[in-house]
Amino acid sequence: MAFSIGTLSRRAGVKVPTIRYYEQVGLMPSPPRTDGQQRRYGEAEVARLNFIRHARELGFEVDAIRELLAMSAQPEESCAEVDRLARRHLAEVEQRIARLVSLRTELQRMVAECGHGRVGECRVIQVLADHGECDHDHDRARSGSSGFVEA
Amino acid sequence: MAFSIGTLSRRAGVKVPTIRYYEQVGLMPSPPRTDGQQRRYGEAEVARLNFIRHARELGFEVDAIRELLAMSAQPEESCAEVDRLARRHLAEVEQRIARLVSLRTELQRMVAECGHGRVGECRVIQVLADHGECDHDHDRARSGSSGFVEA
DNA sequence: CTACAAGCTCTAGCGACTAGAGGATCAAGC
DNA sequence: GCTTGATCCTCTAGTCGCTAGAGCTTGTAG
Repeated sequence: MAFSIGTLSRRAGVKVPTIRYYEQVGLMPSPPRTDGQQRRYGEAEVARLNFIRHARELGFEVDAIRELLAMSAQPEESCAEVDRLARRHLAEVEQRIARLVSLRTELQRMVAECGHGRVGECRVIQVLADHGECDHDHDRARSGSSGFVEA
Repeated sequence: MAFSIGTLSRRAGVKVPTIRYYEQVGLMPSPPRTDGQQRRYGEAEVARLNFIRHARELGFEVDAIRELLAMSAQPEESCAEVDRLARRHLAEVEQRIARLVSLRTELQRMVAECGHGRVGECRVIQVLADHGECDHDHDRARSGSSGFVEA
């Protein structure tokens, strides 16, 4: 009935060190141990780890997943908080998409304009060197926090 | 003529510790120092730092920027390499966009289906708990390396 | 009962910074 | 010339979500 971390790893599709990491950061419980200190898991942990993996695949951060797990343990509560978390994450994803689409536009323009001649006349280099040549709005004004890509 | 790191910071829109970091990783040169060991810069460093900032804003990695800087110092060379770097980066950006768009679709579906009732019936929680409920292709098979978001 | 795969803990590394401690230096005003 | 205080210096450690490796112990199949 009880199985090892390797078996849990295979059954949930999460690497062994990652499971130990999740335990360390409080996403997974500290399971019972054998006399020789090896971890033993049950079906509940497979389900929990699948939940975590799925949430990570959808881009939720570890903090958010901790909250989602806590909420899913309270099935009688209103799911407004769950909804809020998911919507906030969706908004973040949409922001990143917008940001990346604008980067893509600028990159496309750069490579399209490159005449494949010498570096000296290369539009890619020119655009990078001279901020004014660029349509892109990666301003210095707006962004309080960094303004860099991080998308 | 020569100015301090704080002035360079203001003129290029890059924070002081970041400039020192760029020096450490070889993007910026080790500038001359005053008797008291303070860095002194000139106009060339403003231009270089602007180039770096702009490239970072477009999402180029530090390694790629190092190469771009080296190339821009050889204006007689063919710009084929520059072009290749830019195209590769563009392809990466496009991949990230595709990945995020697919995440967005799944998240939208999740929040749209949430009936705003109890956590016990919440679609968001259900989809996270049960992988089968999800259209999304965040496979376990294909991805050799992680398969997680990192977009 | 012996191999040896798989487990254990601990530390360090990734990328691109950011934050803070604790101290030195520079420029301006008096 | 002297003081003040903003700015500079170096160094270490932290961020996030893992991943890699060393060096040792345990579980299990034959």
